[in-house]
This record gives sequence, C-alpha cells and structure tokens, in this order.
Amino acid sequence: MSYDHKSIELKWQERWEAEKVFQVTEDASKPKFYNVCMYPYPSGAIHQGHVRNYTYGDLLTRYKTMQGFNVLSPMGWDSFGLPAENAAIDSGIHPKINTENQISTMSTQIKQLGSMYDWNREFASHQPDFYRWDQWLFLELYERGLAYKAEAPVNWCPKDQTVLANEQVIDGLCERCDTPVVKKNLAQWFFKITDYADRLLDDIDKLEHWPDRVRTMQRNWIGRSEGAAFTINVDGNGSFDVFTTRPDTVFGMTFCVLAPEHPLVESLIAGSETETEAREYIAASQRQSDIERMAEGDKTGVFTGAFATNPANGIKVPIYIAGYVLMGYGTGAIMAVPGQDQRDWEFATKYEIEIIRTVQPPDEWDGEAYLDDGPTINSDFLDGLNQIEAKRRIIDWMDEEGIGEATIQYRLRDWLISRQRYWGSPIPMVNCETCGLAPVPREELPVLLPFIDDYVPEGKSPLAADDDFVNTTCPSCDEPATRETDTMDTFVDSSWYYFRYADPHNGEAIFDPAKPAYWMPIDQYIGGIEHAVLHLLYARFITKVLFDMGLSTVEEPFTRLFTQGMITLDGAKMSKSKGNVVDPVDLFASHGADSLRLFHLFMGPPTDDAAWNPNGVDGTRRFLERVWKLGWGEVAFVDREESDVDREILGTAHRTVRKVTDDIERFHFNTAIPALMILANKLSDYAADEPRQETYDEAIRLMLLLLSPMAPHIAHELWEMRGYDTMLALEPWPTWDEQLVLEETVTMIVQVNGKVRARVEVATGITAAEAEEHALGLEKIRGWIDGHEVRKVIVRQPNLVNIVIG
RNA sequence: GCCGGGAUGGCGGAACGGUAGACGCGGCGGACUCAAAAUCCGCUGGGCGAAAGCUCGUGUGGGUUCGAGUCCCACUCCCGGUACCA
Repeated sequence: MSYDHKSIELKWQERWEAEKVFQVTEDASKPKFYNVCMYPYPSGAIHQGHVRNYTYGDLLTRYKTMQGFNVLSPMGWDSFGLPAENAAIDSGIHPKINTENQISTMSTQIKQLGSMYDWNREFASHQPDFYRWDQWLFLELYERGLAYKAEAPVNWCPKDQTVLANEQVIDGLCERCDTPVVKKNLAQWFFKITDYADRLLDDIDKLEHWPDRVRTMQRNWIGRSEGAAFTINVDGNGSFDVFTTRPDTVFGMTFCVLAPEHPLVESLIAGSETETEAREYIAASQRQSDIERMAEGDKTGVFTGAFATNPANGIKVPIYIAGYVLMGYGTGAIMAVPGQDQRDWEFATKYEIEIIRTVQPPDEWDGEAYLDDGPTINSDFLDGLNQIEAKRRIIDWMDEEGIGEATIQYRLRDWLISRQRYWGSPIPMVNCETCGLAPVPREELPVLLPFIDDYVPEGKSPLAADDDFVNTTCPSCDEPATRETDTMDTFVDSSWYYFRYADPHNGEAIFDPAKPAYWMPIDQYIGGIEHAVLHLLYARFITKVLFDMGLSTVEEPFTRLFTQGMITLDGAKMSKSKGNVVDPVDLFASHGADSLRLFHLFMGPPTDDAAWNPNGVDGTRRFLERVWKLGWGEVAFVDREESDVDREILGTAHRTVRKVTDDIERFHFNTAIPALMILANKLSDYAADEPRQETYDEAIRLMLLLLSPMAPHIAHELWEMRGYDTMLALEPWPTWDEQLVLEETVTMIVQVNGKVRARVEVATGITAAEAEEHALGLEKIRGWIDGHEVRKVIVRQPNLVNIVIG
C-alpha cells in the first residue's frame, strides 16, 4: 500500500475538526497554555513564511496538548491596512470584497497545512464587531488623557493629492507618479506612549524568556538618556534650548546646530549672507526622509550667519543648520562639541571649525573625538574633575544661574495613530464649531466604516469626501457637526487582538475580564523578527493601559517570545514583487503538508533566515516514505528472546525521545528531525535482520508519538493502522527510561598538543587515572611523545585526553 | 547614520571551550531493470600520498587558552528595524 498523502491528510483534518480536538474552554483543572502566532495580514495566499510560522506554532500546540496542557491556539486576521487600499486603487475591487475573498482562500490553505486552531474564535479586524472595540479603546485612552491631537508632518504627493506611506516614497519621489514628495503638516491623533516609557523600559527586565536581541532593541528604541537641557542665547535676538547628555563638555562647544525645520531658523537666515544657500539646503532636506538624511555619509550643513553665546564662558560660536540634527528628537538643536562627539568632529573638520578637547585622552590616543572618561581640561571650574563629578557641578551651576537643569530625554516619541486612509477603523470623534472636539458616545459605537465605491483619493481621503459619513450632529449640543475622518493605524488592532481571542463574540464589552484572566499572558508568541520593536512595544503599552483600567490581570502580554527568521531564495526575501515565490499549495499537492512541515522544521535554526532549497522537500518526503514502510510494510519477525540487539534499538529509541524532547523545549527543531531520521534508518536495518516483534512495535510506537506534532497526518494514520484505537493527538507525550539511554562505551579522543592523534573505545565509567594511563600507553601515541618531555596531561574523561609535550 | 543580527563543504546546516562538516540536498560510482524512474548500497572540504597517514581549512587580521567555529579586540561584507508595509 502506497503512501497516499492526499487522502490521509484530508481524512485527518476532517477528523480533528469533527472531534473538536483543538477546541478549548477555560478549565481550572488543567494547566493552561496560550499559544499564539502573530495574526496574518490576509495577502491572498499563504507563503513559505506563514508555513514556517504555523508549523512551529502547531508543533507546540500539539506537543503541549500531549503534555496535558489546556492549549488555546487561535487564528484571526489583521485585515485592515494599506495593501488592500492600494489593490483597490489598482484593480478597482473594493477592499472589503477583496479582503474577505483573501481571508477565505487563506483559511482554506492554512487548514490544508494541518495546523489546528480553535476556529470558533476566529475574527477579522475589519469587522465592525472587532473595530468597534478599537474605537471604545480609543475613547478610554482619550478620557485618560492618553490620546491627543497635534500637528505632525506627512508625506504629501502634490499630483496624486494624497498622503503617502514611507514605503511609497522612493528617493523622495511618489512611487506611482514620480512626483517629488513634500512634507505637509496636519493635525493628527497620537497615543501618549511616552507616559509609559519608564514602565516599558523597566519591565523589559521581567521578560526573561524573550530573545536578548529584542530586549536590547526595545531598550535602545525607548532610549532613555540622562543629561541636561539649557538655554543658549543668540547674538542679537532670541534663544533656543538644547539637550545634551554631556553637559560636562559645554566649555568645548565651538558651534551649534539647528535642525532644518527648527522654528528659529527662519529669523536667523532672513537677510543673512547665506540666506539663499540656507533656503536651498532646507528645501533639499525636506525632500528627504529622516533615514535618508541620517544615512548620508558625510555631514552637510549651512552656516546661518548668526552666532550664539556659550553660556559657560561667553564665547561666541557660529550657528549652523544641518540634517544630522532631527527636529523629532530632543529640542531639535544641539551644542556641538567636536572634541567629544564623532559626528560633531566630522562636521567641524569639514567646515574648518575649531576643536577644543575638554576631556584629556590617554597618551596613546590617536583617534578623533574622545568619548571615554578622563580628567576634564580647558573647562575653568570643571578642570580636573572626572565626568560624573563634572556633570554634577555644571548642572548645579546651570541651576544656580537659572539657564538649565538636569533632564531625562527619551528617544521614544508618542505613537501617531492617524492615517488619512479609507481602509481602517474610524477614529470616533466629532468636531463641533461650538463644543470643539467631542467623543462619540459609547452607545453609538461602532462608527461604521461606510461602503464607499469611489475610494480613489482626490485631495482628501475617501472618508472625508463622503458627506453622509462626515456630516453628523454634535453629541453634546446636537448642532450640525463633522466627523473625524482619519482612521487608525493597524498597529492599534494588533496591540490588543490577543485579548479578544479569549472572548471573541462578546457584544457587550471588549471582553469579559474573567476570560483573559484565565488565558493571559500568552505563554508562547511566535512571529517574525521584523516586529521586534514597533508591534511588540505597542502591544506591551496597550496591555499596561488595560491593566491600569482593571481589564487585564497582567502587565506584560507575552511570557515567551519566539522570533523566526525569513525565508529567502537566491539571496532575497521571498516575495511576490520579486517573483521568487514557491507556492506552498503546489507542495501540498505534490509532496503533502507533512513533508513540507518537516522540511520547514529541518531547514535550519528557526531564529535564522533560511534559504529555500527547491529539492529539500524531496528529502523529507523520502524520509516519510521510509517511515510509512516501517509502519505499514511487511516485516519478517523472528520469535526469540530479547538480546543486546533489541536493547540497543530500544536504547536508540529512548535516546531519540530524550533528544527530541530537549530539542523541542529549546526550539531546536532542525536537530530533532535528524534524530528521527537516524532512528528510522536504524529501524530499517533492524527490520531487515531477524527483528523481534515486541521490540519493533515499541520502537515504532515511540517514533509515531514523537512524529505526531511534526508530521501529524501520517503519524495518526499509521497509529490507527497499527491497531491503536486512541486519538494520537491526545496521547501522553513519551518519556525516556534512564537505564535504557545509558551507553556502555564511548569514543575517547587522544590529542598531542591539541591535535587529535588517536581515537579509542573506552568504558563510559572510566576514571581519570585510567584514561590517562590508557592514552599514554597507546602505540600510536608513543610514536608522537617518545623523545619528548610530557609537560602536562589534561584529562576530560571519558571523552578526551590531551598530552602536552615540549 | 543609528540600533540589532549573521558569515562553517557545491548547497541548507551540525558541533556543553574538547573528534569540524551530524542529518539532508546535489554530485559521482555500483546493484536492480530490456531501459528508465523509483528504491537500495558505497564515496563525496582542499592539497600531498599506492596506502597507512600527513597537512591546510569555519569571512579578514590580531589576542586569550593545554585546546577556539565557539571567548575577547579591530575590520569586511550581507540581512532586519529605523516610527505611514505589516
């Protein structure tokens, strides 16, 4: 009987669903395990990145279920967002219709993978039942002072008359029409995540099961730095504030730099000698994104013609504008101290500005800016102090003089949630001429996103052009008023969706707090490394807000985080736009979901990027054919007593149980598969040479249990064929027998001066003295050491002896 | 630019500071076959050698150590993020 993956996979997918194997409810009698893969954007077809993600997630769902946990593994859709709107503009299909078609296709494909979810809990963020609670949450934040409106720049395409996402701006041009993009200020909504900066920073320490690199990235993103803010007077008129982490170096300030957008710039350049040059520079930098500006190799800038007075010593220094100072960080202005800052050094060198060191570098120093500690010099009353003392002294002095103070600055900015787009959750606010901004009453939620036929932007977003949507009455005075027409960033949806899974159909509240009280926190969260900062930080923030509201029992949503690498082909990320996709659906048909799952588990460390090998699935398919033959094929058993051969094969099986269990716990799936391959190969040899039925059956039983979370369909089919009448998915995970896994002998290597010169089989229990004596007595080794002085012998029994000779 | 990560055979990768290259892909040779496919068996980092074996070898250059792919320092290149892709 051949291995017919199609019928087997369909059969078991239907069985699992019919028998509700993976549908769960709160059950206080069992330990819970909440397992979530980041919900996908419904792009229309699953790709290898999804397969990788869901294979890992499903492996864990099944493994933890077998270990006796009450496992919740839900699935939903991150279905608002830019791509649906772009597709609509290009193809004319309405985002709602397009999105729902794509959800339908993708859920069918996910089911074909054999990845099991509690589909009763499925939702999509574009559904009013869901985004209603986005709006409710917005109102809660608004009332708590955590949502506010402020001016912020957007990318504006003057030809298309629309706002562009950063990724739609290519080299300063609109990706659609190549028109130069300009910055335009709009009043937009923000969430005040900076209020939570310290809590978000401090609690990173609690995330002990997160990858270190993600924790580091989040710490750096929040970017708390302690320093001082002080005022610098402009020679002539006006003043500006600067923030610095190095107030101790203020005597070394030889110039100042303002961001091109700094409000003072206009008055400084007006009428100056460099006015024309400065205006050109400002216009040029406005066409650049922050990234482009910072990425410029050499530091550029323009002298404003104005001078500032160093408050510490009264010396006048030139004021420049330069792109390397960003308006969005600190005060948008810096004191430049080239002696102690490398960027300032490069700028000063380029524009021939004086450099004064205020920290004495070591004698052997041959670098440029010196950033480390040392005695302060050239700094009047700070001379001789170390940096900590100097900082304290200068801040005290600024305090006394009334020009500055100690300040804590964060790199983190408030979260801009406004999008001038159609396909998102409407922000539930109303503008009234009399009453000003008014929140939509909660009982009127959701503010429904209207079904608009003409969503091509023409100067304003489609929502703003829809009079029926815009025109309303003021909730407080009942006079005519207009609705807010911005929609929310889709990161708002993804910052709380995992709470909704606990109570997905609740029509009365965002959720009944008792439900997530059982399931939260998420025990395992799995997704791409590209979400290391934004999504994960926003989710942590909203969880803390929900905690403060009394709706969450936890302050951190994700106990364990696993970030997987990308799938690449020919050195590039697999993507439709690059035309290098390998469609998983084709492989379901040709090789089967089990073979594809195994290949994803096998292809490399889950954290790393993995290169797609077109022939790789052939290998795992071949392995499953071998498993099939072992489970189903004819074996000529011999009726005999148990022998060393049987004990050895059982030992291999039990060592495989130990290895696979350890590897799953460590997320080293790529080494668990080879362990199973080795077991299958040994079992093939065993089956060909006078096998004993009891031994064989037991080894196969263990193999199928281990294979069950990885290649579930074939494992279940063979389990049933071999006469077990239980549902394999609900069988207990196997344990290993400590006696059986012991090995009697081991290969000991003998080195001379660190080079391997002999290998010998020794008893596992060999003592250090025995190992040394044995090694020194070997004929091969004598040839290397005779005539030399043995200086030292390092023994790591039973694995290694290293003989150091003179 | 800044933050984070990575680099090991022809390819994906394995390797508690202790046998570098497990396992798989590909390739070569053989068995089976009229033939092919499938399957099975063997070989497969470079150099030298008839062989035993020796020697070089984990991006580059240094260092620590009895011993370094692994730890430290300095580089190179590639990838992720960089706040409106999600």
